[in-house]
Amino acid sequence: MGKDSSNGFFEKVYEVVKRIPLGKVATYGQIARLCGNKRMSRQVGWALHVNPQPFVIPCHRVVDRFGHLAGAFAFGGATVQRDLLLGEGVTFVDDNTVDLERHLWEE
DNA sequence: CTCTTGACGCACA
DNA sequence: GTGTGCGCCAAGA
Repeated sequence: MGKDSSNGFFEKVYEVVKRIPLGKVATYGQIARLCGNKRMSRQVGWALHVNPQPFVIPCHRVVDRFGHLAGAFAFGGATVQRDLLLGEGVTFVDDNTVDLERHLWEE
């Protein structure tokens, strides 16, 4: 059907992100690794930036490898992201840092 | 059409 | 242990 070959990687990112269990978080590098290339971490960020379905894709559970929240959150802001994570039971070690030791998603 | 930046991560000096 | 640059791809100006 159409030419989604170029978007293949993006869709893969969306599927992986949607698979993140509630109360857990994943890193860009980990998602990129699940997509085939761990170096595509940058593109993972782009994929969420173009986030076609904000509330369908829990991109608020995606953080960098240090657990820091994104500086450009599609939902409205990092503050909203933190609120959503707190609502799921996720703890923070800093105002903008998630406790990966406790909530890092392990497939 | 070309150049630069960008939700990152890692290898190398 | 620290500092710098590179890789990967896409979109915006």
